[in-house]
Order: sequence, then structure tokens, then C-alpha cells
Amino acid sequence: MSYLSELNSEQKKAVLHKKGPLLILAGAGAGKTRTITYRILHLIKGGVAPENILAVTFTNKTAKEMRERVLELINQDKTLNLPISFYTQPFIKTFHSLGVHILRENFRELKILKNFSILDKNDSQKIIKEIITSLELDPKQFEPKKILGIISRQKGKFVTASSFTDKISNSSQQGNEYLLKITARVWGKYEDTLEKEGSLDFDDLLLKTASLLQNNKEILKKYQNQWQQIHVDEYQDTNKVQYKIIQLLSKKHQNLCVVGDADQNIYSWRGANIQNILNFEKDFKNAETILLEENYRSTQNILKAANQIIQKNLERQEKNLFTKNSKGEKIGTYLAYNEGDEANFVAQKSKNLIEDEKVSPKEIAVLYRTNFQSRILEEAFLNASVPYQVLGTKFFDRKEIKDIIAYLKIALNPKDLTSLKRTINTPARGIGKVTLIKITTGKEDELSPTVKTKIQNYRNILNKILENSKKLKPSELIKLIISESKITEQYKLKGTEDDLEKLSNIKELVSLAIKYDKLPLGEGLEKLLEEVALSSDQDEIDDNIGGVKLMTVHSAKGLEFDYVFITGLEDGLFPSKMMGENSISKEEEERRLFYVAITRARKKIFLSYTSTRTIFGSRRTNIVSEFVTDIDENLIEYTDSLGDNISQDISDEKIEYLEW
DNA sequence: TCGAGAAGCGAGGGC
DNA sequence: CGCTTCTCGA
Repeated sequence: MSYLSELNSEQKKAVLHKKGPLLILAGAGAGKTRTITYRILHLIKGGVAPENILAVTFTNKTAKEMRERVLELINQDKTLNLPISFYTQPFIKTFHSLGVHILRENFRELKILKNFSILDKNDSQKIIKEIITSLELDPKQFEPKKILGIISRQKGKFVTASSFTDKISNSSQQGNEYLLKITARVWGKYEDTLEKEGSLDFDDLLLKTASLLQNNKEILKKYQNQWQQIHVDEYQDTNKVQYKIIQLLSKKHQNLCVVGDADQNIYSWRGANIQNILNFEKDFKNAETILLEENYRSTQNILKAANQIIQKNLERQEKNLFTKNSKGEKIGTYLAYNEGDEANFVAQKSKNLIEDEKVSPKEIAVLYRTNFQSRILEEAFLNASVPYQVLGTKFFDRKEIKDIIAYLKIALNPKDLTSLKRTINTPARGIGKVTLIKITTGKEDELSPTVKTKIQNYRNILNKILENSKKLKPSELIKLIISESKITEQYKLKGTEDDLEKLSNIKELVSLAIKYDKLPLGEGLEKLLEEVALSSDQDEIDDNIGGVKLMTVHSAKGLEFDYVFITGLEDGLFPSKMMGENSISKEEEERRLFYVAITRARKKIFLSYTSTRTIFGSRRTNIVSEFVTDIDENLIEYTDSLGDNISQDISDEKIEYLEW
């Protein structure tokens, strides 16, 4: 039982908990991953079959790490002699891939295509826009993004298109009544389109799973028996539908272990329902609650600052993180003239850390509230020749990659009109808008012979891909797509830097596909497309590249670094203040977001802010974020542009300094 | 149908 | 300021 000695008493309690609901409230850096993985090991050692264990996370990265860690623990354990194969592993997945798994296994019951396409947000938005136009409405007045946002939020609350229509006609809505009515109409058509195309959007992956489990006792029973021990990570970020899935699956055996931290609920805007974690003890009878408050990650100073920040929130479960780590360095702050100055400071300070203090670049993170802040930072890192990696420009979102993937998607799902539209004239084949309309509305005989030939050529390409999709391995199939579609030729013509990058991305796609080659034919392609659809920003992190990581605070959730820069700490930017959104709960969520940012750091934090910043081409004068002034003075030091402590010089003028 | 150039518009966080 | 959409001529 040596592994138990590696745990503190509370962690041990959680690991030893055998039956019934368990709520683990784990502060940042309190070892929750460790607790879950050890718990899974302990269950297996106690005789639970690995395949009866389910663990659900939010990102692929966490799922993958957890899976690897569990397998490692199992393999290390001398007393266990389990033949662990792919099919007898604990099932450790993200919510969305769990959904995909269940939906594919039950496609007949659901009357959906086995190889349904998964739409990303862009695809969905395009469809919404087309519908708005087709209803002879102005997409500028009824913004597709906004309407999709409403739909997505509703879907996350277990509302369907028809129940939404009922809901809005029954309620005496004020003001936005008209928008909601339009939304209901658009939504109905949107669902029709998805059904016709054999596609599901992100929300469907969860929503359809939940309703399947709710409406079909037999199927539910099967999964309840399959997964007798269920774990959920980041429980504070689950929405109503995810809650339902978990509640149904755990209903029979009642062995549900959820881990979370209400202070790190930062996704309410996409439906995360903080009540799920606050009400756990009410929802699941006889639940045991364990509090993990010892932090193993950060210095005392960092933790003190974090506690000071979060204590200002009213809606929270009282909890106080402590650490046995050393006091550590003070929190650095830098006041910049403008965003360029700020970026140079960050890049320069990083350079110093790397060169003078031998810090590994990958142990440094630069965080910001919004993605547009990354541009100038990236520029500064480039100029300073400091290796870096920007998260947020997803590989699978690049045009050249999406184009090739669209060909693949058609191979699996010929009804996928979204992918057809994407590929039919990529690369340019002289098939334009008018032709496309004629094809999709069945007026093909009206086309001229030359156009008909062009269409036929395109169809020949598709057929060839379709035939070969049953014979070739994923990477081979992609090579075939590239050669048949002649997609790379346009990039080979001029050979600009941009083109060369696209070509190398395409090469990378081929090598990325190789890892699916060893799976059974068909399944490999399926899994590849699943990765494409469900990959997240965090999954882009490549520790082999090893540069300084630049990312939003949201993407940094769950990660940790020795050195963390938190930039743009200006009132209105962070905390972000969007028009018409100044509720208390929004303010508290911004605060939680800052709390997440701070608790990423092990050794040292730098806070930076600028007195002027150019946004949308216009210059703005800022005042410092309340988050900076909320931290006790004696935890803070003031830094000059080289990162040297200048607190002494500045202490006299400090008040002015903070109030410009 | 295509591509260049002009014009207009919009700017949060993400599986 | 940068991206998308629109417009127009070839």
C-alpha cells in the first residue's frame, strides 16, 4: 500500500472512499489529478474491473494525461497482474468524446448516421447565416453569432427547438421578444438542416446523449452496468445537460466521485452551472464531502494574493488554501506606457529568466484576457528571439487543413453539404455560386455542358476518395486526396512564405494521421475526424517545442508554470467590462478568472498594465485594474522595464503611481 | 466565374 | 487597425 503514503490525510480519505457519492472540493494545486488517479488505482486493486471505471474530463489533454498516469500506476504496481488491453482500460474521456462514443454505439436507435459529421462553430454559424438570409432577414440585424449563441445556451440547458418555441410563446417576454421569435424560427430550420446533412453540432453531442439515456431504459441500464464507478473532473464547469448525463449514469450504483472548485468556475457564459457543485450534497443523498486545501504548487506569497482576491467574492464555499512551501518572491508589477512597452517587458524579462537564471522556456507562461492581445506579444518575442508558442490558432482551423478534412468528411458522410460546399470549388475549378445553387436544388439539367463536365470531374474525385476510404489507411487516404484534388498545386505556384507554411502544414497533417493507421480500417478515419472535431486549444501545447506559452487565461485553466505573466491588467480589459453586462455575477466570474490566472504559478508572478492601449485603432487611457490594488502592498514589488525591483524608488510616489 | 481593390464593420472566453 | 464582404471589370 505504498501509494497511500504519498497522499495527505484528506487525499487518502478520498482514495479510500468506496461506495456512494463523493464530493471533493479541491483548491488549485491541491493534487486533484493525483487523487483521482490514485483512487482509480485503488479501486482496481480492490477488485473493480478497469473497464467498469469511467472518468470524464473537459479537455483531451487532461484525459490523455490521466489515462497515461493511471496506466503507469497500474504497470508499476507489482501486485497487480492485469492484462490491460485497449478494451479493458478504464474509460477516460472528455464529455464530448463520451457523447460521440455513446451516439455512435446507438446510431440506429437515434436514427442518425453512424458516421455523422461534427460541425464546428464556424460551420454552424455559416448555416445559421444562410437560414437568416433565406428567411429574407438581414444578417446584420440578426447576427448569426448572437442567434447561435442563444441556441447553444438553450441546448446546454436541455431545451430543444420545439420546447423553446413553446416556452417563448407562453411567456410574456419583454424587449427581446422579437429576437427570440426569430431565433425560434431559425433554430427549427437549423435542426432540419443538420438532420438532412447527417450532422451534429457540439451541443448535440451532449444533448442527444442525455436524451437517449433518459428516454431509453435498456440503453441506460447497459451503460449503468458498464460504468459502476464514475469520476468527473472540473465539476464546477458542467452544464445542465452534462449534469443529466452523469446523474443518469450514476443513478443505479451511486458511485459518483466529482472533483471541482467553485472558485474556478469560469465558463458560465457557455452554460456552466455553478449550482451543480454547490448543490451536490442535496442532489446526491448521503454524499461525503472532502476538502483539499493544502496547495503543493505555489509559494506562500502567491497563495496569499490568491486568497485575498477570491475572498472578495460573495457567492462561494468558504475554503482557505495553505501551503508548506516557502514564502517565495514578491509579486512583480510593471506599469508600461503602452502595449508595445508591455510586450517588450514581458519578452525581455523572459529572455533574462531563460539566459541568466537558466529557466526552461516552457516553464514560462504569458496570459491575457482576450486573444487580440497576443499579436503584439508575439511580435515582441520574435524581436527578442525568445522561443514561444501561441495557443489559440488551432492547427485544424487552418484553411488548408479544413479543406482537406472536408474531403475526408464527405468520404464518410456523403450527405454532408457543408463539406461539399467547401470542397466543390477548392481548389478553383470554375464552379461558382450559381452552379452550386442549381446542383443543390436539383436543377442540374439547366447547366451548360462545360459546367457539367466540371461537375463530373469533381464527382469523380469524390468517388475515388469514397472507394479508397474503404481500402486505404488514413494517412494514405489523405495523400490520395491531396493528389486527386490537386489542392497543393495552388500553393506550389508562387511559393510565398505563406504558401510554404501551408504546404508544411499539409505535410504535418499526413504525419499526424499516421498514428491512426494501425487501427482497423474505417475506425481509424472515424477517430481521426473525432480528434479534428474535438481538439482544443490546450491540446495544441507541444512540450517538445518548448517555447514560452502565450495564451488566454481561460486556456491556462488546469495548467501550471514556474513563472507567469498576467498582462493587460487594466480596468475594463481585465476585469473585462462588456456593454450591458455589468452584473455582480459577471464581476465575480472575472475575479475567479484572475484567481485561476494567479494560481497557475509555482514561483513568481508578474502583473503588467499599460497607461494607454490601442484597441480598434483608437487610443485609450486606462486606469489600473482593481485586481492589482486588491493585493496587499507588502506582497508586491515594483519593477522597471528590465524587471529589476524599484520598489524603494517608487514607494514615495506610490499613491500617484497607482492613480494616474 | 474570378480576382483585385474598396468599403465597411467589428473586436470575449471554447468544447 | 485588420478582417470580411461587396463590387466591378476582365
